[in-house]
Amino acid sequence: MATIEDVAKLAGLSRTTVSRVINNQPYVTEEKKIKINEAMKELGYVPNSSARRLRSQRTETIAVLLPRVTNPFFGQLIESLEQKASDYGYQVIVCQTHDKKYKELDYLQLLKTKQVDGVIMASLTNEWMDIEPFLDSGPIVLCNEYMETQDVTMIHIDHKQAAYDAALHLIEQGCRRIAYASGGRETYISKQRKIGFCDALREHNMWLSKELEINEVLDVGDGQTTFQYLKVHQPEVDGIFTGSDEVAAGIVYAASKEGWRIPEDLAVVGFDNQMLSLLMVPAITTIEQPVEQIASKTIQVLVDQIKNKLSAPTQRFVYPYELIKRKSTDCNTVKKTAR
Amino acid sequence: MATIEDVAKLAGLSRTTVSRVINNQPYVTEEKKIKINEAMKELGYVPNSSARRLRSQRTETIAVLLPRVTNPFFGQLIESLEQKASDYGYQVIVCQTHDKKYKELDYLQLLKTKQVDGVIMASLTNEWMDIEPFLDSGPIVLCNEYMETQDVTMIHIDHKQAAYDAALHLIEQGCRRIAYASGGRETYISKQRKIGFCDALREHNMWLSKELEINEVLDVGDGQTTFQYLKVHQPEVDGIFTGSDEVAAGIVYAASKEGWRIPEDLAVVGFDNQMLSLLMVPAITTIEQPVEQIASKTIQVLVDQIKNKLSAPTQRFVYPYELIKRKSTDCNTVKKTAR
DNA sequence: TTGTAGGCGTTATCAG
DNA sequence: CTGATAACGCCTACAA
Repeated sequence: MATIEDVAKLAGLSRTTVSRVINNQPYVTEEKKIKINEAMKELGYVPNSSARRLRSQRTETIAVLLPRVTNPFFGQLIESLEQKASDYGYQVIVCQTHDKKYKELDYLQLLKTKQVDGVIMASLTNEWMDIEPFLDSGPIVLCNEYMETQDVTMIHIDHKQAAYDAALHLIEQGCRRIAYASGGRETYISKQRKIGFCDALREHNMWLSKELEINEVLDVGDGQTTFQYLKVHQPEVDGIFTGSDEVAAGIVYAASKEGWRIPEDLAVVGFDNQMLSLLMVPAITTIEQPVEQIASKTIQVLVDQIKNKLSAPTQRFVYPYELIKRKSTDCNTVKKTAR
Repeated sequence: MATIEDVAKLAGLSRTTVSRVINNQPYVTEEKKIKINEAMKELGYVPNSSARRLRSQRTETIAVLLPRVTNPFFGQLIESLEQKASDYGYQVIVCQTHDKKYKELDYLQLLKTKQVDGVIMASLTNEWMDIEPFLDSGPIVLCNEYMETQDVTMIHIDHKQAAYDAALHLIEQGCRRIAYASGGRETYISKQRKIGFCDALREHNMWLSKELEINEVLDVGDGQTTFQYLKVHQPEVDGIFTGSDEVAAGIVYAASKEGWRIPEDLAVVGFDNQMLSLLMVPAITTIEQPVEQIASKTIQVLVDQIKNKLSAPTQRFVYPYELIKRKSTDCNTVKKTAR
């Protein structure tokens, strides 16, 4: 492995000058610059990044914490984050927490040990008081997740209002016994959704009964299980709001298999507007998040915080979402005809 | 930021001794060990990873090159890779090439600049002669992709045979004009699939006509477009093999919308056995790859190569796949009744 | 069992 | 414009 020293020797110049050329600094004769470039090429020299990191105290790397990449929403998110980061010259380390508190904290160590310049948290299962200390080691930005605190910049949509809209839509479609299936994590975001959902119900003299609230529902399989539960224990259910399109798809799949009609017998709303929600038969009503914009802003903010070490004022960026109405809630027909 | 020096001072000992404690090395009195641990805690000391990297010449990081995370197959792959790598104490950097040769080469620089200890290529669009030089900088393993060369370890299924099986299945179902939709990249793997596909046809006195071969078909949208093309220009088509479940789903979606019956009017085969293929109506016949096993072996091999710097003999690991037959090719009924 | 000292490859400072 | 020289923080012979 050729080092800067080797290049210097070969070019008959000093390390300093070589370094200047590498970093495009001024004050180097064109002539010597050429000589150095030749030497570098001849030796196949590439600067050693570990040494650079040590010297410059920067890693040009960002950690992205998220539950799992296989959830298409996070897949989309990391695709955009990586791309945007790459544009800024940053690399991205994937950190799957699988909703485990200890994994989340383990990965935050990357910040402490200076393996990354900043962290994006799209997974947030710990209490804020356990996260906060890490702010001393470098910038953290919340993406999609959010909370009450003012200590950190957050980029997200208004999940409470989104859930409210979805619930309202189900009510307007004639649903009267609406179930609520949420992801497992007791995060702020899922609490917000539940509040919005319940608000809409309350305004129409309804409420979410314990039996219609199902937790820890994360993927297609869980959706199928959820339907089986409802079918057996809550056959009167006529609508359901879910935390993700995968869950919604699982429900639609299982329900159809059992001869229930969607939406006549059961109206279903998903979340995230994944391709899947469009492809299902019937297509699933869902909430669209502007993933790319969110990702873009997240990187922009984080990179900015990394560069301007002065703790900039934290901000909150709330992006608009859209309720996309599809067949799975299109109840023009009479609800609940003989099943 | 506290350094090892600070800890040493506070504990009244030398850097060496502190280093020994950090790295769990023997020859330290229990008493001093305790003292040092206390000092570390008091200072909130964590070893600086850049310095460690420089000193040890290891980064404990692996780069994974793949086309895009949003393709669910690669999503699954990276989920498993990251998890497995994490078990071995390695981090994973995501590198999306978007099938661009230059991006692939850019990311390979990570190996040269010692930012990673090894590279997993699940994307391979460059010629091997352009990749090979990078082997001097560190180990590379091909995952899912493969070629003729013997210079590198490869982990994959037999794509040629898989495509053969799929084609044969379509033929057995009575298809006589079978289209072939492949991903865009002119990779070895897609060439293999095409060979297998054509072999099956030839053995039954058929062949792939230019008009039935569609390239650059990558996602659901492309699948829809493909169907539109076939409908207009090749209405006699009665079966299609696709390179991915997303494409297959797009075709099924578009075809159903246009009133074509699947599989009676058009039998469809996907690839990868993503959840999507099961959820579609009708469910899509597909090829299942043992992603987790592939990922697991890939990490194992790469880590092994990283540790045993001696160039171990390269190997080829071929895993079994499975043709999963579903409704989209279940042509027991007469083919091509009035459309 | 503990400490000393040198160097991993770069870059920043300062003097020429 | 160019070049010594000193860090960055850690590990590891080697010596004690």
